Amino acid sequence: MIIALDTLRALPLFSDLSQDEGAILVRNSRIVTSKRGQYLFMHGDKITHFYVICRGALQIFRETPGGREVTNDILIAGDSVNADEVVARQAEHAMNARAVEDCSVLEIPTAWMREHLKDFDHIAEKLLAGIADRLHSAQVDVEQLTTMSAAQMVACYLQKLCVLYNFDPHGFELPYTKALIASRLHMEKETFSRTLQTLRDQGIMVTGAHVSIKDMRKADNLACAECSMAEECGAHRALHEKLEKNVGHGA
Amino acid sequence: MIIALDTLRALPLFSDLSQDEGAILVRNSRIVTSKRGQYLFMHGDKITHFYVICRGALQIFRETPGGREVTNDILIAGDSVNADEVVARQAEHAMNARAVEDCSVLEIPTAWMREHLKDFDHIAEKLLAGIADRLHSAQVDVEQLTTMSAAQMVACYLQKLCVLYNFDPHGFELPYTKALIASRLHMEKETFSRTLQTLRDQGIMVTGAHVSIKDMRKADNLACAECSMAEECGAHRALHEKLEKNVGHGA
DNA sequence: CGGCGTATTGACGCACCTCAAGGTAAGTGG
DNA sequence: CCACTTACCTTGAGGTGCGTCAATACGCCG
Repeated sequence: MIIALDTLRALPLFSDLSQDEGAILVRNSRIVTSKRGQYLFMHGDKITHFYVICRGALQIFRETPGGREVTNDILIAGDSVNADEVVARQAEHAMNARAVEDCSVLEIPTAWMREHLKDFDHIAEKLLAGIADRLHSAQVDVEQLTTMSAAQMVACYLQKLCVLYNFDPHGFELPYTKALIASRLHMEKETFSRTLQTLRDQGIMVTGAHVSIKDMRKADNLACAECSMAEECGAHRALHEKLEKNVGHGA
Repeated sequence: MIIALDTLRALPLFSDLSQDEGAILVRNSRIVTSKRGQYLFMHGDKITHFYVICRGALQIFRETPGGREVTNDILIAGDSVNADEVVARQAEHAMNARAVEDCSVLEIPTAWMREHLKDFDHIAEKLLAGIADRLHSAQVDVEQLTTMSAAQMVACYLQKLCVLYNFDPHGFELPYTKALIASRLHMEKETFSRTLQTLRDQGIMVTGAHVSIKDMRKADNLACAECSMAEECGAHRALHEKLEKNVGHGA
């Protein structure tokens, strides 16, 4: 598939590409599509390309010997998929990447990336900041796993969704199946389901895929009570900023 | 404190520094020492320097609102401390760094690092590979937390220690207090203590700080049973390679 | 209608946390 | 050299949050 320069520029990673740089990149990359359920790559595959999601969502996960799926992350349009593998010079993918929904993915040969990263100074910086960011997220994940209850993690995640997708906390639809979200939160779907019920008392109503958070303050207290990374994880703060802006507009 | 060029070169990060580069770096860095228990920096402090440990060990941790310490990692000589914060251009430290034992730490102003990273091509690469590596470790942590029992995590950690410190699995001393190790494994010290008892049946004997792993195969099966990252986490494989080499020498 | 993917609900057990009380070892001062 | 302190570790009893297994319900499409 031929790539338009605009398609590239729409990706945060490449947003400030010059005309010339863009032309070079267009020549060295292409767009692939994956149907829902299809694998972009699997654990153990040779690493041949660097990927950036243009449309859709990818589940990044591993499979334990016991057959259990451990979801590492759910990546969406604009996210780079395996930047870490490119800079770490790994030979094989450590994870599986499966399309949660139909996807378009930009693919760039890793060899080319490694060769030319230094020519695109600003790109390299963004890529690295992205990796550092993901490291940070992983650390947050660990902390939350060890200190927060299922209810707190769910509340926290729902708020994060609002920020990520620019949802209105007072009413929005879950963007993935509950099973996937549960997996992303490292809990069983039964636990997730039960947790949603208990959250009703806290003003977080979930019926089907529809979520509405009645009392932001209550939800916040719940989510933040044990979350030392409230500031950096940023979900709550970002959400509040957004809400305050809305109030401002409304008044 | 004045730094010898050799001191720099002893650090993996700077091992292939040229004479000139070394001289430049010496002029722009210094060595600080921290006594056991002292903080190198705390959560919320302004980020002023990039640090590399020359001697000793640092506990990297956060404190939850509830007062619980969550240990992110224990870094030792040769490790860079906050490479991610340098490339992510954060303003404040997200973690606490406290000396587990008396430490010597190389400190380089972040401004200088950011300015000159691109002049030291190979250094930048190592730094980034280090970050990618740590991302990987964090992901392993998450996976192990969600899939492995306390016994498995402890067994796995003991093996990792052998690789990291080049210990002989058949007999070595724990390099940190049990409380610290428990914290690193995200479990309570009581749980850790009890787990060590149960591991005796599996041929992993721990009395005081002394560890001896009688039956490597048994320990392995235990640790790897649910560890999908056996290859990459590398503890077991690296350990086996080491043991096989020893056997080879012995014969 | 039947079948499939997805979600809910119930009953049950266990691994780990929590609180509380020793116990051991090393260091300090008389 | 012994009493005392302090830091570190172990052991016990009890509670619980979440995983597990199994059955049922819901929504969607052919």
